[in-house]
Amino acid sequence: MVSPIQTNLDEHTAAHVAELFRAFSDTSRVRIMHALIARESNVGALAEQVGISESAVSHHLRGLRQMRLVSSRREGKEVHYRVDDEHIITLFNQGLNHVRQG
Amino acid sequence: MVSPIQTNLDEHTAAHVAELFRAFSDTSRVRIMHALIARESNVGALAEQVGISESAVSHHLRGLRQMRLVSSRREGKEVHYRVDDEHIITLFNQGLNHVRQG
DNA sequence: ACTACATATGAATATATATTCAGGTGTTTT
DNA sequence: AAAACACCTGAATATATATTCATATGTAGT
Repeated sequence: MVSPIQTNLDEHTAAHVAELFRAFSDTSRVRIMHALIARESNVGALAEQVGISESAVSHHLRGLRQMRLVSSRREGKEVHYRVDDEHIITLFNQGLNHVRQG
Repeated sequence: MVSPIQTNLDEHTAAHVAELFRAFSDTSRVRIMHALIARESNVGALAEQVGISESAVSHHLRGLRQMRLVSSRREGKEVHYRVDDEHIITLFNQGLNHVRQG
């Protein structure tokens, strides 16, 4: 399904791959991502669902936004976050499926 | 491509998903996984390729083995590691592709 | 302008993690 | 049985990270 021929992976690329996976390497972020894949949401709602402070959610979202894993749009006082990258959704769901299937 | 209906992700499942992605969240482990996906290898060879001590490689491999992301078989003095789970290979390569395509 | 609300930011802290070093275990050869 | 090789393990350390608290910024309504 993917490139068969492989050479040594350079440190720079490896670091970026690690960074990508690290985005999903925390329980709170996983729950945030899962919620956002289901539907667009704002900081307060996410904080309630995940069970951490709004500040903590905001910190996580900043990281996810900087990596372009989520996008945001302001609507009045609220800021709505969403996941619009299908590739990322697939990647995340594949991890989830792997866990669910044992 | 994956389950469309989604409810709140429970903390336990989220923790396991995070744990899975955390396995690929370190530069050295990414390089180890990449090498092992290309071909079966042993600790010494991996240490040389990745540029860390054999001890460090061994520590990483223990974690990966415990998560059943790699399997090992002894052959004389050497222990050969490999990645035999196609699902995991696909997951890893999808992360790599995402990075390579920017 | 003031208040209330939603989110963001920075500092502080506590916990996790990657690595190395020193020494230990298992295997082969002599 | 001793030496050499490959790997593993535990402790120590240094760095990264998640979270909270306090405070700041932005927005809407009065």
